[in-house]
Amino acid sequence: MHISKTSGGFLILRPEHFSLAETLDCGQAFRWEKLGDGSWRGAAFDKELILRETEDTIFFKTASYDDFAMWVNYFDLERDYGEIQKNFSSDGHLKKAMDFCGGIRILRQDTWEALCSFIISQNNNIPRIKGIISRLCESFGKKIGDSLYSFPSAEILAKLTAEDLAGLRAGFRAKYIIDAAQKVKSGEVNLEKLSAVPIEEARQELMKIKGVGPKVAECTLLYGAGRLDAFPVDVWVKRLLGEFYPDGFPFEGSEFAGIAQQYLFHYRRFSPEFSE
DNA sequence: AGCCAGGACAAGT
DNA sequence: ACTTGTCATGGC
Repeated sequence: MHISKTSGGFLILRPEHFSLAETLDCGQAFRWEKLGDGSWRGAAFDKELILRETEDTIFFKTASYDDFAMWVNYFDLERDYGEIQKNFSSDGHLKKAMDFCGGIRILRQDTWEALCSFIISQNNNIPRIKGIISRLCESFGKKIGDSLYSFPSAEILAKLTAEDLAGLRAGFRAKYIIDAAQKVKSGEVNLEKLSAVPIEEARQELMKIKGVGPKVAECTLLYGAGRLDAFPVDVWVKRLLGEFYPDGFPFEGSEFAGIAQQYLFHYRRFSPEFSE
């Protein structure tokens, strides 16, 4: 990766198979917003970032090299997506999906934030998920920028009750958030081990939490624990599996099945090819 | 007005 | 083990 330090931050040549817009707006993270000038603003791991993409560069507006390195990890820029896509392209549907949205990368988000976010996502729509998470951060996070707040820790939320979250308008999900916070804080649920144990064990660990079923657990593993073998099946993926792969998904259980899932999900959901 | 939204739970077969 | 009603909230 080619890196150059500029006055305001760090500039890299755009890696192949990477689109900022596709990555930040594909339903895996809920706290990034596109600004009027086309740049993106968001936060992760208690830090604010503004970044911008052009035809062949990505600019990270941060003075600290350590922070820049953290964001490189967040965007998983060291991984060779070309090699992964080469493998998938033997399949016709995945080939078309990658033509449509091959710039998506799976972010390496904070585990707790991903867990909480996908608890909130259940039986919900993306604009409302974003609103609830925004109010959660504003109400209980730390101020880290101009009208920008960190994601509140499990320790902070474990001290609260579901009634304290009423202002979020999260509905029946509020009690699930509190249960998750308490079990993570107490150590009953150990988020550290999710990336190290067999995936079935990781699923069971997360499903100790009320409100965490197979789908939320799988999303937490994929987006928040670096488990690229995790394969979330929501209503869209269930539908597309039936339509595209009546005889079975060829990459089921494979090392990078979760990446294929994200391409197919976004393709089936947003490609004009499927608009009725 | 009723249906749906990146589901999970509890109570029924 | 599979099926069904219910759960808050808001946009369409």
